[in-house]
Formats: sequence, C-alpha cells, structure tokens
Amino acid sequence: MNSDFSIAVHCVTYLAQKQSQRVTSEDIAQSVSVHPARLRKILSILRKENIITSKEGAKGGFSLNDSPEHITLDKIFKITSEETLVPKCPDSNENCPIGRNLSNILIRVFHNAEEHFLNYLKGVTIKDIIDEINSS
Amino acid sequence: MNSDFSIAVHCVTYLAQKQSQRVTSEDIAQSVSVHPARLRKILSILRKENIITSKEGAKGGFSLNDSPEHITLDKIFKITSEETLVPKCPDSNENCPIGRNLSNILIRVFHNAEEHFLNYLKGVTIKDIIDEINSS
DNA sequence: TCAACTGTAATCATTATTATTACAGTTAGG
DNA sequence: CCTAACTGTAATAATAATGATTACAGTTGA
Repeated sequence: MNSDFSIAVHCVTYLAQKQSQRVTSEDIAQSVSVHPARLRKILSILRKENIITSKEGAKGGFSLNDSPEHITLDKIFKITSEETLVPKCPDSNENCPIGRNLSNILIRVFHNAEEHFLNYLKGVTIKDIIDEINSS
Repeated sequence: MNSDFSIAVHCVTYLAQKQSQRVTSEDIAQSVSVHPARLRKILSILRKENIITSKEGAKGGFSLNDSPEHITLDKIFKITSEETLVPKCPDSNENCPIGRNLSNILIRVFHNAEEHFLNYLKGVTIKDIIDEINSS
C-alpha cells in the first residue's frame, strides 16, 4: 500500500481547516511535506469524486466541496486505496489442487475482511479528526 | 504489504493436506512457486509460534503441529504481517498543527480498523479453507 | 499579455520485495 | 564415522513499487 490514503486525508483535513478559502498545491505541500505535483495527482482523484473543487489559472487552487462531518474515511480509502488490502498471491502451481484454488479463496476472504475494515472507517469523519486535532 | 501472509497460509494448508507426513521446503515450493529459501524463512516464523514442527537433517522437513480447525487466519496474519495495514504517513511539517498531529491520529484510527479486520479473520480457519478447496 | 495557477506525463532516485547463492549445522542410514 | 539430505540463516543481486522532480501544455485573473 502506498501513502495516497493518508496524504488524501491530510489534504482534506487541511482544506477543511481553511474553510472555503482557496489554497494552492504549494500551500498544502508545506503542511504535508510532499511534492506539489504528487499532491495535485491525489487532489485530482478527490476532485473527480466531488469531495473538493479545483480552479485552474491565476488565483486558482483547491477548496473543500462538502462539509467535514459528511466526509467519511471509508470514501477516501475506497477512491485512493481500494483493494490494496488484498494480498498479492504468487502465481502458484496450476497443477496442484491447493495452488490452483487457494488464491481465489484468499482473495474472497480478504474482500470480506476489507469490508469489515471499511465499515469501521465509515464511522470516522473528517470532523472527528479535526476535533481530535483541536483537542490535542 | 508483502506476500508473507498468503504464502504462510498456503504452507499451512499444504501441510494440513499432507496430514502428519513430513515434507521438505522443496516440496512445498512446488505448490507455492516460491523459492525454498524464502519458504524456510516463513516456515521458521510458523515454527516459532508452534503452528508447525520442523526437523533438520536427512529425512527432515516440516509438519503441522495443530489441527486445521484450531488454526485461525488472524493468528497467521498477526505473526507474518501485523501493523502492515497502518499506512505510512510522510513525516509531515512539525510546525503545522495539522501535520504535527495527524499522523498519530491516523495511526490510532488504523489500529482500530485493523482490529476489525483481524476480528473477521479470526472466524476463518484452515479447515474452512480446506473445505472450500475440496468443494471446488 | 503575462504571471500564477492546475493537469498530467515522463524521467529519475529511492526503497521494498523477492530470488538466488552460499554455507554452517543437523541427522538418518550405511 | 561418512555422506547425502535436510533445515537455518545471512548475504547479495534482481526486480518491482513508490515517490520526487522536471517539464510543459492549458487556464485564468488582472
């Protein structure tokens, strides 16, 4: 798993703190310590899902599109990292009854496990995170 | 996440099918399609946790130490891949209130989410997997 | 028109993962 | 007690994934 998810959460949290002000990828990069070009790629995913809005050109930038209490972490996880929990199985021996079947079975098991994982994340919103930050 | 977990499950399932026969890492490698030296490293973890037994020397090899219905996937996940679900956060800006606090908050959130994940895996045993293999 | 942005692809550097080699230590069986 | 067949483990090399950086076309406000 790469760190797109945690970076995305960071971006959204950052934008939420800035209210509806428009901020540049350069600004956000200051907080996340990640290259603006990479941020823009991740922000682009969030935009396609309507979580944020972007504006090109001078005085352009990014801003939040939804309220922090409506943005749940499972949504962000799904769009940035879905399926990354499913383990890669080596392509095992097709002639072995275990090798042949195991990978599909494990993928199914992991699918279900990921669902439990997401189900928990569904209960956590950006507002929860902001509250935690403010109380610490 | 590397594929140690799925390889470990494969090994245990394989040994379970072989009953208490002793098999070599070379044998298992045939089924998993992974280098014997890597398998021995993973098998070594399983041995330390008493899931399997190993015997060195001529006629040596590996065999299962526990019954398939008692071996749950969460156990295997924990010993091979614990904490791998927690996303790596870039070391964000200490001078930014969000950067400073977010990584700890996310780690906590992911801890909890991983627990839900493991909780599901706890309900799946090696016997379940063998049954699925046999019925397919 | 130009400076300040986003959007995106291409390239390069770094890190993680995996395969392979090597060899010391153990053991069964002659 | 020798030797072939194993495990245990470290070291090295190859490959793949991730991330940083550069580059530049396209958009926009002033």
